[in-house]
Amino acid sequence: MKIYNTLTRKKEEFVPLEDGKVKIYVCGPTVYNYIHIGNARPLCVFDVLRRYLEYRGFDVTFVQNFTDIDDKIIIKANEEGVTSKEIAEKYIKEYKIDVEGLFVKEATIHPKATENIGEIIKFIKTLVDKGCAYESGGDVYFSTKSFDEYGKLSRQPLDDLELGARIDIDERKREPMDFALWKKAKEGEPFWNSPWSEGRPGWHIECSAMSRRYLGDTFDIHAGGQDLIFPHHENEIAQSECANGAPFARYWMHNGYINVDNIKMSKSAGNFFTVRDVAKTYGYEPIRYLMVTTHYRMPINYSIEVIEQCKASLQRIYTCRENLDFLLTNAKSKDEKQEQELKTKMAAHKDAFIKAMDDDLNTADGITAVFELVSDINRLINTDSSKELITFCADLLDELCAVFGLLQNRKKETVSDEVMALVEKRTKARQEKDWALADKIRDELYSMGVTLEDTPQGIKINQK
RNA sequence: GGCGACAUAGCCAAGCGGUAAGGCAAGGGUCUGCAAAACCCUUAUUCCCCAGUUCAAAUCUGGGUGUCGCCUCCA
Repeated sequence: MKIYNTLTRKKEEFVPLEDGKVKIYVCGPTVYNYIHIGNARPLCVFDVLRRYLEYRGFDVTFVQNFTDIDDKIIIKANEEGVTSKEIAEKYIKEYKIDVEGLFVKEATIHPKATENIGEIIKFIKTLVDKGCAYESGGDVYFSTKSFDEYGKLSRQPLDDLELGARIDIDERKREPMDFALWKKAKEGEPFWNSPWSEGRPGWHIECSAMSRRYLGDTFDIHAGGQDLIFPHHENEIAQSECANGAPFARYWMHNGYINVDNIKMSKSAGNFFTVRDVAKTYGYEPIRYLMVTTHYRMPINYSIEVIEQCKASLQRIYTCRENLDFLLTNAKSKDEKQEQELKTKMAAHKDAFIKAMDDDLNTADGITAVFELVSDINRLINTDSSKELITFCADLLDELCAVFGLLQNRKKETVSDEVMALVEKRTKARQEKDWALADKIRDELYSMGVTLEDTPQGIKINQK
């Protein structure tokens, strides 16, 4: 498999540190609000990465943190007159609802910053001892000048950064580009004891400390949004490589943004759609589909039209899958010889799928393979097919869709007696060629959310 | 000022030197009592523009144009 590595700006063959095992760290949310669909992109994309690696037989350890102490959380807590902890807990809960709706697998480990304060302090101590960080008025700052390779991920030369910097001149810092590892608490802010002051950790240090704790000094993949490249990921590299004296993440993957009217979606710009709201109208799955339909490094321009298209596209896959189930109930049980040929044809789509996904997770081509499989199924499968062939197709479709986390919402509802009675009444009317009555019953069922299809194999009942 | 991304049909979107995938939408047809679903056919002589390299360019090179992003919290 090839992965585009932001560190080298090239597609590289992915070789894990330890054979058959992959260690991944993805920056998680700061929990002070509902997530928007821009936040959902890395969640979905790197969940697909994880599922694909697992599909290819890797044992994946997936760590994603919660930033549950931060200026924004404190501000929100003050606004609402509750504690930071209450805000964090509330939005972790809401986050989990959305993530579950999106069928994102739960992380192997989901550490919280506030549960790793000791680890973080230990980490900062090491940096201070090594001369990479300094205390100043109760705060602790990382000295960017102490790390020669600072800027290697974002390819930003330090001097040029300072030239155009819009950062505040802070007298507590030696250099403008230095960043806080530990912040002394102001009046009324939550704090933990440390050798420097009563305070709280800075944002960047959390990820360095937690990734080391759960994945070690060096691990395979570190992922997140492109906006984290600088300064967040750059700072993580500086902290971790200074403290550990070992390379940090080996592959860096960054997803593109989701835009609205071509402008980046963000909470500060106010042009965002929450996952919750979009899901309310369209369901969660079209959001997930949207992420998969475009290559993860490309920008996506979100609009109502686009999400509606996603929903319609998804329906094609669902219909195919439901038709397979329906056909199964009418299938012949014997296997035809020519079916082996069909199976080979179907399986070729799996090869195309793997080829696409191996190429830096080309999900757009991957989903094309799924659609081509759907087309072949629609064309070749009918009531003369054997149970075995139909099952083979259904399993293959399920298998590929599962990597995307799609086709996970298939309902197995039973048809109510009321509906059944109406269907039977309509069948009788049709036998008597009383089309007016038959259509009236069909309309009635439609208003109940039930659509009927008269197929050569019998009546297919679809319930909404 | 520094660094970077993107531009392909009505919409979305692949393509990475060999003559434009796939999905949505639209139109026509087959099937159907009518539908639905499905299938078949149609919809970019051309990939922002201009040069260049090549037998061959959407793809490579150079130069433009437009849009966006990072350098401040941000996925």
